[in-house]
Amino acid sequence: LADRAHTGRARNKAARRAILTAAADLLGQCDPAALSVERIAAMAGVGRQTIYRWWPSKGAVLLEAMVERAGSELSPIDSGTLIGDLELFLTATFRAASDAPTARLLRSVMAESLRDLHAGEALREFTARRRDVLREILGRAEERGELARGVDLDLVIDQAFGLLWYRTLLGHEPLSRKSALGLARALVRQVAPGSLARPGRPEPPL
Amino acid sequence: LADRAHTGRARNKAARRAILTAAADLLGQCDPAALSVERIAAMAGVGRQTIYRWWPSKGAVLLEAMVERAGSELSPIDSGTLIGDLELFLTATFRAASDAPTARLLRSVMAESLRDLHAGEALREFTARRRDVLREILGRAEERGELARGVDLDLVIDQAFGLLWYRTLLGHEPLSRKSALGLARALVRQVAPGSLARPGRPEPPL
Amino acid sequence: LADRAHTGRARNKAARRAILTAAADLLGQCDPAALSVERIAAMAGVGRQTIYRWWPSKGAVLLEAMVERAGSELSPIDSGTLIGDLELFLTATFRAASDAPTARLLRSVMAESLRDLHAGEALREFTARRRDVLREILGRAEERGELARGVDLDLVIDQAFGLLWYRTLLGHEPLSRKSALGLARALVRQVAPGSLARPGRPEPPL
Amino acid sequence: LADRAHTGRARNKAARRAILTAAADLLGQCDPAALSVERIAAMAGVGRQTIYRWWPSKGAVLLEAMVERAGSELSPIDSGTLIGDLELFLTATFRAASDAPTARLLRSVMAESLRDLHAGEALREFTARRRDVLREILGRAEERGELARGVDLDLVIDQAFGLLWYRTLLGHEPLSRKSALGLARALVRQVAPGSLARPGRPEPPL
DNA sequence: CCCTAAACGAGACGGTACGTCCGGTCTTAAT
DNA sequence: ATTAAGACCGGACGTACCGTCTCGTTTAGGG
Repeated sequence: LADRAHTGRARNKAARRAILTAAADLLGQCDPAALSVERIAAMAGVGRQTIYRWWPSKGAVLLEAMVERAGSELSPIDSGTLIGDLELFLTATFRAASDAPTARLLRSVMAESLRDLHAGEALREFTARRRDVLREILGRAEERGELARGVDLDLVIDQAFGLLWYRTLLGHEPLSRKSALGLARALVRQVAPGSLARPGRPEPPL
Repeated sequence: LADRAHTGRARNKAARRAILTAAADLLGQCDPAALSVERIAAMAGVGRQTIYRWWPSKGAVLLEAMVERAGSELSPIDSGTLIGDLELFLTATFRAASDAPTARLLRSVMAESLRDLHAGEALREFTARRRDVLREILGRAEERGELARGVDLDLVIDQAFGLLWYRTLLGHEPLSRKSALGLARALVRQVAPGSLARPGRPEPPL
Repeated sequence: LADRAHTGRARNKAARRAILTAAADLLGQCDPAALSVERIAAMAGVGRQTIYRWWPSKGAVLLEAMVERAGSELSPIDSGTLIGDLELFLTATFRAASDAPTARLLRSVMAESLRDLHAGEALREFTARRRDVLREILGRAEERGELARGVDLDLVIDQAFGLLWYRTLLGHEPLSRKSALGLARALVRQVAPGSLARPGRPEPPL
Repeated sequence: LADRAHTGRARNKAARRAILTAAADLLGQCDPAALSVERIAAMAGVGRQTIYRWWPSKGAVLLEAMVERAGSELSPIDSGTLIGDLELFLTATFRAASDAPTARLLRSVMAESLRDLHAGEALREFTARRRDVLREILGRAEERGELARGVDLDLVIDQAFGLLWYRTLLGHEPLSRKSALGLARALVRQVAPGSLARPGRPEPPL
């Protein structure tokens, strides 16, 4: 390839990729205040206007970068039992979020979304999809009859993700594997207390 | 003699008050991006240097303002039962956090603490003290023998505050009274399942 | 290929003009301490950064403004005699410098050039060109054989401009037309004493 | 009224001395922009208010410091001839002004006097006294009958000091001994052309 | 010999301007 | 028509001084 003095029309996709990659890389770096459009553009080898042409604001770029990076880990989970699904999902999610660059990324993204409406909307959308995954897991348990009646599933879901974000944002406590397993069991106690008779294994619904 | 304890003009307490009040007022207003030191100084009728003289960064001012404002609502809770204490604490906390200006304040403070190390430290300190309140409630329940064994109290506590912050930061779901009560019950199910036999009333320990 | 001559938006000439005009206007106003970059930018309707982009310091702007304003009055002088040239040049120069806004401008420019290296260099350059005008006048007299031998022309020139600046900066004495004529005659007495036999008319060299 | 001549602590002469010394030292140092009251006070080991109590502005302090430092060199000159007096006075004056710290001091003082009214007035007063010295020299020559008629002495005096300041402020040419002697002779040519028949020695008035 | 008012070192105060950085928009030449 | 480069306006940043205003201490007279 090589040279390409500097300009040209047909760059579109490469530029888009470069921008998102640069944004994600910078998001994963330490300082959330050093996140300027200029820096992203420079790292991507792109004009600043090219960013503003496609995204409404800085936050929107960052969110899209984050979504792309985090969106890949969506592997369907179905162990056949609620506790199994929860353990799988939560340990995987906690492990991902406790990776240092990813944690920085999450913090930066939240910081951005609190300042920028576009980013806020995008983060809301992103988190909604994550909650859907958990809701589906709980839905399958319900179909199997595992769930007690009258459980507020939204409350359960927000406890899980709330704990994840709370610890990530504040950093007072790590997102350990142990806490993921503990959380899984705690949630089951709330929604399907009977299924924990033999811990780790669901009781047959009988 | 050793030394003069102090020389020079004393710190102006009125200025300090004016700064914190102005900071809290601006925190409660809508736009978290309009939170500039210049604006705080102007609203407080104070030179900008007077702020930088006493606080290491903008975030430190905001956090101190928030702590002052939020710190007053600490009323001791002791209903005699775990579920009662939790219901009291959580409904009060949720109600406070769902007040629109306070919610904006919390979001602004979190945004600031994600960018500024001083603010981060201060928010960590602030939230730690809030967790202590909840931990004390749980501790009293333990002394009464209400708690099941081997419960990870930190996990429980972080579920509660996590949910609070998660909903406040994202705004996808309100912090209703109903959810506070639901959360209280959910937490009790995790730590003291037996005590919910007759809902809202603890069973006699016997 | 070598290189692209230039990329990006071209420099806005209107902004440059507005900045220099604003600077010159402010220079001509009373207070030399009220000369801030902020004020210049505001009066020019320009961002502050646009000034810093093109000039290394405030003084450099002011000097360029002064040079532009003062540079226009360069009309060639050649009356055929030394005394005639000097009278023309000095009366014109003194008259210009005794104009109140111009005098303020000169004082401000000197003040700036004493604080700012860039401005100092520019003022040095500016004054050198003014001295050249006088030197040329004297040079023509020399070609005509009017000058006595062994005269230190630099000394003569600096007496003239020295007097001009000295009175302008201190303001103890006005730059009157009478003093311009007196100075012209005094200088001729130094360098070509014979040519004043009949005042105002050079004697034939013979 | 005249009641109570004075009460309270007397003015500290040591502080006054320290302030003027510090000011003069800083004036003689390179950077004229680094001349802050804070720095003077710190170097003098004095509170800032002690300066403002006794002088109306920074410039007034600097000027007084300069006057004190420069005022000592006033030794009466009387060689008996105009050219002799001028040579003595101008070589001494030029030598003093070409000393690097003194030249910096003069530049700083002029810079200050262009910004500060008090300093301006003080510098005007200072220079007036220096002109008086030269005027006295010329006055004695007049009494001896050396001077031609109709000479504008103010013009002559301002040529001399003008040249001194012009070269000091711009720095394009040094104040050499040679130029002092040349200037002495040039001035004599203006005011007493006959007295230079035998250079360096006045002709007997006959 | 004490009293008292002023001067002192220190330093906080409300301001103003500095020079830098970034956000989001507009313009240019090149392809 | 889109790109990379980059100038543009606006506005906040954190710093440096300005000149004023307390602080608590020190000290030179007058009583």
